[in-house]
Order: sequence, then structure tokens, then C-alpha cells
Amino acid sequence: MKELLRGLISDALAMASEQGALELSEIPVVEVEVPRDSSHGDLSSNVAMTLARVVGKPPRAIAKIIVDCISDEGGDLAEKEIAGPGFLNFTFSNEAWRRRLLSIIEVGETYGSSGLGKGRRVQIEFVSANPTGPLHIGHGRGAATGDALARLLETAGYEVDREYYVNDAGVQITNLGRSVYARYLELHGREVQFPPDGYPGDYVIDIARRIVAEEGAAWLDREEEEAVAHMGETGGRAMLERIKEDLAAFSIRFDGFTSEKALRESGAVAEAIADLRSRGVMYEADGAEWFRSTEFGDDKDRTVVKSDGELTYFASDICYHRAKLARGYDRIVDVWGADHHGYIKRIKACLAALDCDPHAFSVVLVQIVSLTRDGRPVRMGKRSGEFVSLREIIDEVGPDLARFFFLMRKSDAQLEFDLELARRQTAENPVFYIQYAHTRIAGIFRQASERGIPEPEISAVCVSRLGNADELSLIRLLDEFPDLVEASARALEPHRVVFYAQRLAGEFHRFYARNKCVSDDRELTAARLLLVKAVKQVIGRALSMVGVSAPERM
RNA sequence: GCGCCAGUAGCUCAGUUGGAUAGAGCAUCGGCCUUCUAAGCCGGUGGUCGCAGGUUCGAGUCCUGCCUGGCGCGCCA
Repeated sequence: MKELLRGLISDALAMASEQGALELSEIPVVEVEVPRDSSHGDLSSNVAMTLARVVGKPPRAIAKIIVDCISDEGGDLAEKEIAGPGFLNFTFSNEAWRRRLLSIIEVGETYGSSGLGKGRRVQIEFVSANPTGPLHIGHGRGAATGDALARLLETAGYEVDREYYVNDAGVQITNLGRSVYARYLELHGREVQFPPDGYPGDYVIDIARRIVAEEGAAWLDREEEEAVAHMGETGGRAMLERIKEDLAAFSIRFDGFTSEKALRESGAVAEAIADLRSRGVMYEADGAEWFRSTEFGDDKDRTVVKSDGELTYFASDICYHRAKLARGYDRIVDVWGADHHGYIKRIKACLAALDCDPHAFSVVLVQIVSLTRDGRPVRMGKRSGEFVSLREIIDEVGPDLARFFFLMRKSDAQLEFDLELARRQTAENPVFYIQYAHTRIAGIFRQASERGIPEPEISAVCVSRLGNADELSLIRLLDEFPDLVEASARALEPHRVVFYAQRLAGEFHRFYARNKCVSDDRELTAARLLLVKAVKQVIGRALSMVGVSAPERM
């Protein structure tokens, strides 16, 4: 409807300009929005106010001219008024809303999809947790966010690849190896000092047990270094498998896993560094090699090759992001824990040095989840070995609830997740509130079919009985859906979809409480069935966009 | 010290990228089942939008300075 109104206003401006009522060198972009207060009509525009300075007339006078020039041949408008400092408030005719509903139903399953992305390819990298331990609740939020972003961008017309970057090289894997080795020795009755940087979790013992079961005591006689390397590798592989299982339990799939180790061993990292050298953005100092990232907006230059010849973590990152570019993505989105925000500048710098358009790269930061149980904080952190795994959350509250809670706040705001509350409070749970709306509509259709009422055909005649306030509110909200999807995609903010779903469910429950869908009035029944069918479809779509199921029965 | 994020109702949070009288859920108080699922609906209570300036027709939103909280500032990963 926004588009429709923008057209009417633009035409009016053109006419006013032609008639000399307004002196316009060009027709400006007309902004139209849903007013907060419904007494201000269905849509309002501030053009008259923004034009005031350009045309040199008071806003209300301009508004008057525009209103007089609007030619509403289709009968779409019921009211047009000038209000306050110069707002133009419009109310559409019921007929216009009914036409809108029909067009929504005709679009069908794909309603809400858009061509915003124009089929461009975007890669979303998320989770990317080190394979040194199971996923914890923070990773869960990243997973829910990344996956929802992927779904959102797909809906907005992008072609999306989901990728997990595996940090399976370097110190942390060695530490895992040392930890497993220590447990391995313990299992063979040896007294050992557990490594100070080791991972104390029980899962490390599980890995050691597995190695004992499969390989016996063979490693007792080998060199420690060799054993540690082996156990790091085995452990990392085992952890990655477990991570994949946890993700599967969360219904999250990836199109690809890129291994840091593989990047290093293939020589790709060396190649990336050579590339930067050839671009003249590397230099040597203090025996190390640096990337001149300050030239691209970073706060300080960054070490790429240490003075002992070892590569830094950043070196792999340069390579990985360079590889993303080489794969031809039009956009790159990285979902990171907020504690990594300090890395944004250096990655941007590296991409800029590689001639990548800075707008093509975005980082979505996911803030800490503070987990509480019975109102008391649950401590987290792999170091302490005392953390709540994603798996425990899923087992406790289920994937739908977990996903929904992770997405209930914008991702860069801290989130409090109380497990007991999530479980206990099921009666007033927002997830169920939305799902219940979907279920109720399914119930309406069950009722209709029991009474032998046929699926209504889509026609103008059919919806002609719609027009009360509850019905119109629903159509208005349905109308907003495509804009909502686009805005969420543009802002990379999936939580907006959650809030929309809550609003729509609320509007439906109100409608449901006051209006009977299936009645003896066959025309009205058919009309309302069409309406709620559209509502069901959109609620279902919104839920699926955040990865939450939409049940037919509860 | 520098940088990033946040500060909105008792609590948890939205706020359509600068719009009109700042919203929702929870909590609390009071109503509503002869009706397609009451996991629901309707109403009441509740606010110095951290503080102070500035920008303009108009600021929760933008700019500056301060206050508070979280995080980050390695030849760690």
C-alpha cells in the first residue's frame, strides 16, 4: 500500500508542478510511513514538511496543494487530511484493503519474498567455534542468529551459503592435545600434572577413553610431543563431530566447513601473504612482518609473521577472507561474538587492501548470554570447565524455545536467559503465544471441513463482506510483512521478524476472540476463511524465518 | 588512557533509521468460557527515555561533553 500511496503523491506533485502551483525542479522521493497512532490514518507522509524549504512555502499550504492535486481514480482513498505541522494522513477505503488482501492471497506461499538481493551471492559465516569443546549457550545464540540471517537474506532474494570456519590449527589444538594426553596418562594410572592452559571439562576424559579403547596403551611409550599432536588432532576431530551433532539437534546445517589447518597446509596462507606483499602493504620490523592496516583505518599495524617465523592467527584470517572474495561472493557477513569486536577494523583493512568494496562486508556482533537458573547466575567458560552446553539447553527447553529466546533481542544487546523461567512459564510463553495463533487457525479449518464447508475460492466477491475494524487491522499488518522482511534483511536484524510475529499473533487473537469465522453465514465464513488463511501463512512464514516450528495442533 | 556496545515503566526489552500524545510482555489489580483450543480476550495501575548542552518546523533517535555498566585494546587464539 505504501507503493500505491507513493505513486498517488508523486503524481500529485507532478501535476502541481505542471500547473505552477509548486516550483519543483524534480519530483522528490516521497517518504510514507505507518503512523504510530492509528487515529492518524493508515499511512502518512511528511513530504509537505520536507519540501517547505525547497519551495519556500509553509508546510500546511504545500500539503493543501498536494491534497487538491491527488487524483484517486481507483477509489483507493477514503480520507485524506492535513494534520499537525503539515502531515498528510491517508486512510484507504475498505475496498482498497480488500483488494490488497486478495493480492496477498494470490501471491501465496512466497508472500514476503522480495528481489532486494537480486540473486546476489552472500556468504554467512557463523558459529565457527574452536573444536576444543562442545558448543555453549553463547554459540547457540550465534547459531540461531546466523541461521535466521541466512533465512532472512534468502527470503530477501539473496543466494546464501552458510559456512563454519574451523580453527583446527595452532595453540588451542595443542592445548587440547596436552589435556587429552594428561587424561590418557591418568587412565593408565599415572600421576600427572594437568596442563595449566588445558581444558578441564569431562568431555576431555571421554576423548581419552575413546583413544584408550581404540588404540590401547600404544601412546605410553611414544614421545610426548608426538602423542600430544596425535591427541590434539583426534580430539579436535571428535569435538567437531560432536559440534555437528549439536547443530543438527538445533536444525542448523552448513553448506561448508573451512579448515584453518587445510588453508595453512595447502599454501593458501603463504599465497595470501605474498599477495599483500606484492601490493606493498607489508613491511618488516623487529624481525617480524607486519600488515600496514593503519593505512586502511585500523588503530595499529598488525603482525602477520612472528619473528620466530610462525604465522599469527590473523594470517589465517587474511587468507580465509581472501578466499571468500575469490569464491566470488557479492557480500560477506560474519557473525562474531561481541568480544571480538576489536577485530572488525583489521579484517576490514585487509579486505580494503585486497580491493574489496567495504560495503560488501558486514559483521554482526552477538552479545553475551547471561544464563540464569532459578534466578541465580550460571558460570560459564571453558577454562573453568563449568559451563552449560547448548545441548543441555536444547534438551531442557527444546529447540523452538531456545531459538526463539536467542532471537528475542537484537543481537548486539546482552541477553538474559533463565532456564527455569523458560520452562516453568510455559503458560505465558511468547513462543507458544505465536504458535497458538497458528494452531487456532488450523482449528478453524478443521472445524470448517467438519461442517463440510469447501475451501473458499479467491475472488473479489468472496472478500466483499470484510470490513470491520478487527479484519482491517489484520490486513494492514499483513500488508506490512514484505517491508518488514526487507528492512530486517537490510539491517541484518532477525529479531524484528520475531517482534512482527508477536504483533500479528496478538492482532489475530483479538480478532479471534471477537469474530466467529465459521458460521451459518456462508459468504462471511468464506471471506474470513480467506483472511485467516493469509494470516496463517504469514505467521508460518515468519516462524520459519527464525527457525521455529508452526504446529497444526498443540 | 584509547576504542566498541549499552543505559527507555518495578523486571526483561521494542521503538518503523528524524515525526505527531513514548510501546509490548512479565509482575500487579479488576472483568470475560452455552461460542472455531481460555496456551486466549478486554480494562486499570505504572515514565525526568542516564545527565547537560547543541543541531531544526520536530530529538528516545543525529552532534559534543560528562556519569554508569559490559567488552576489547599481545610477535595470544
